[in-house]
Amino acid sequence: MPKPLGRIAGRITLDDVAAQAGVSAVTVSRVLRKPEMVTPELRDRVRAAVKQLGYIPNQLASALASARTARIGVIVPSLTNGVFNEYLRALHDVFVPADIQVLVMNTQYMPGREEKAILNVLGQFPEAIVLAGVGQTPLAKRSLRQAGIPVVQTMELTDTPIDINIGLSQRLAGYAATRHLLDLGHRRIGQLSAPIDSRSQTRVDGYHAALAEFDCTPMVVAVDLPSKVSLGGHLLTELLGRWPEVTAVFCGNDNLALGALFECQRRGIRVPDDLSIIGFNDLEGSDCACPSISSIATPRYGMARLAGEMILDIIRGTGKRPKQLQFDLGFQLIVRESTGAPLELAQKP
Amino acid sequence: MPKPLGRIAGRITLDDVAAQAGVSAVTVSRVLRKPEMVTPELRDRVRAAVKQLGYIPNQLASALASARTARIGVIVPSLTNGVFNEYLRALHDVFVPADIQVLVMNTQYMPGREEKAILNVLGQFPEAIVLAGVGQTPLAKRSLRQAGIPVVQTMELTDTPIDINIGLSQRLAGYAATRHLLDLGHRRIGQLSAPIDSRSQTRVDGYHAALAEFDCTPMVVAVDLPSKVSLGGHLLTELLGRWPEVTAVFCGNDNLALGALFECQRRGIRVPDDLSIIGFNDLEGSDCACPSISSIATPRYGMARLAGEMILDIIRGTGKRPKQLQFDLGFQLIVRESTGAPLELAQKP
DNA sequence: TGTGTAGATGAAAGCGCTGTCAATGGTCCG
DNA sequence: CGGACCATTGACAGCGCTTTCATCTACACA
Repeated sequence: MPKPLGRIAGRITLDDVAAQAGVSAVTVSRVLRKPEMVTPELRDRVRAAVKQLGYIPNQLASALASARTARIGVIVPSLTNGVFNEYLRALHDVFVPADIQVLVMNTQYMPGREEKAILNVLGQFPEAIVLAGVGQTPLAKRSLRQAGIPVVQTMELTDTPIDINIGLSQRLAGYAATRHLLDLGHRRIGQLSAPIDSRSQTRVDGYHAALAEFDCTPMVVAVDLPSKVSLGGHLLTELLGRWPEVTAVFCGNDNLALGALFECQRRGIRVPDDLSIIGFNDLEGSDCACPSISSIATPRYGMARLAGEMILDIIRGTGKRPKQLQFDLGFQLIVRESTGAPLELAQKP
Repeated sequence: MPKPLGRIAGRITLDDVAAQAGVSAVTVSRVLRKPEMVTPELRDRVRAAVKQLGYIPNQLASALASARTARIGVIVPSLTNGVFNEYLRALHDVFVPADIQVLVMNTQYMPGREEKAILNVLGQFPEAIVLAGVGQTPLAKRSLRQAGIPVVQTMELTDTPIDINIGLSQRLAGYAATRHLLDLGHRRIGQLSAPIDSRSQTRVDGYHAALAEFDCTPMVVAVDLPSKVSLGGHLLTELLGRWPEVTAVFCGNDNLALGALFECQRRGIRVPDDLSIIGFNDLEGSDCACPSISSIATPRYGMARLAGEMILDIIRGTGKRPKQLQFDLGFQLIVRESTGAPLELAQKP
């Protein structure tokens, strides 16, 4: 008995169900996809057979035959980062009800891995693809264009989008955070960041721009690691070691800010009296920390949601491309308890 | 010109590459999969053609033809929860180097969604499947058994595993956390939980068991929501409202513990002097909070890693099943600053 | 009673790839 | 110099499904 090629032993197929129900394979297929086309009686017979045999449709074959995979690809640099939780949730909120599967690839912030991930996802023929960031490799960009599917670059803005671009100005956001501290009267402002992605670096550029306007000296401590709470403490320690005179600090991410806050508590540094802290992204928990942490709220849910809805419109609708292809969703400064005027100013009157 | 069935317009296929390189399609396929079988000269020609045309292999077709999808399915209840970050990282660490794709489905703790997710993943014919928890529906279990692939249930233990079972006793872990507080001398111990999954509930069972041994009254506040930092504050508020006399609290997850800690800081409750707090899972950040948070460390990386390695052995190896199918990976009590003897005891001498 | 029509069903082809096996050509050795 | 043998390469069928199109039935109407 020859091994039947690529067949998986014992796997129930459409034909098996058809035989069991005494109908043709096409009919079974129709019962599963367009039941209204089939007589109720046959429909019931087929459904009974499906149930009895425990039939599970082979999506691979289905996708191959129909050229519709009912799947979109999403590539994110991290799952750990609180940012991408809401981002992915938004995409799920849009696509799951539409019976479209969301295929998530995680590059873990490893450079070079994004290209691999993009090519890989493309090989699964998603009907659209959503990317975080705009810094894809030339090969990746070319492949994405060639795929002829909607491509959405999110999280930041670019002058040369591949297709659709939904984001915010990370530079302006970094500027706004710093400017908030400057406006409170701070002049010795530190910056902690884990610039493992380009967006983080762009925010630091905004910080520099704001400081330059006030002739202040930048005091940056950066390390190429994924940002996490514990890192915030280490970076603050480093900052205080090099520039003990700082009165405020802008953290590239809220978990760094939280770590910095803990470090202050440990050292008896009062926040915001002795040191103001502002974070970035307004992650879960920043609002209920003690003191609550000022931050820049970024529209990550909104960005992903808009991306999802535009994609759905394109692949479900008449196929027409939307008129507007680029969207700046902005950001919002959230002032909480962790930022205040520097003590020297407050004490003056 | 008739629309060519399920063909995607303009998509480069193996045949296109073959034509371009002046060889047959099989040869191209071989260059991509087993280059050593092809003459260097042809190999180069094919590779040039691949590059020039920007060819991306259709994994769907490949999987269908070869009956090997090089993919494993993973179903988790949450991506937000810090627990599953490390869990997924472990799986990636094992499978990415082996060129096996990890297909992640997120049920978002929605009951009923797991069954759907399992059937869905099964329709993509993964070579193995990894599940969080042991409480699958009968239909799901039947389908999993019928699929004839390795199935690993993780995170908890069961007497009736589907196949492989790698976990820890959530009950014992909950017991250990509570017992730690009892051993310190606490007798009025509260419990905060978000028992949205059964494991959380099982931990609460352990809490009850420990209290019973010391004839203490349970004081439980629970709410069916995904646990997050802000929830910890709300639950603690509720607990203190109902039982102001508590001297210690066991939180079902570290983010609840963190939220509770913040709430204490806000209210001027000293931790651990006035209130001891122990969390669960030993998530990132618990070690550097101020005070640092005692917790139960669960081997989520280890569980997933072992699951991955066993799967790899089975599908890559001789196909033999391992001898041992169930593993209890235990847990570890991590004592930090947030737990101490109750004040009334400490003041005695 | 014959014909037209709509709806339901099935037969056949093909999606893009891989496994098998046959064909080809070159090499080695007697 | 001929035959055996090995390494390459290609032809072909088929993976499980969907699409298209032909067929068939039942019913309404003239």
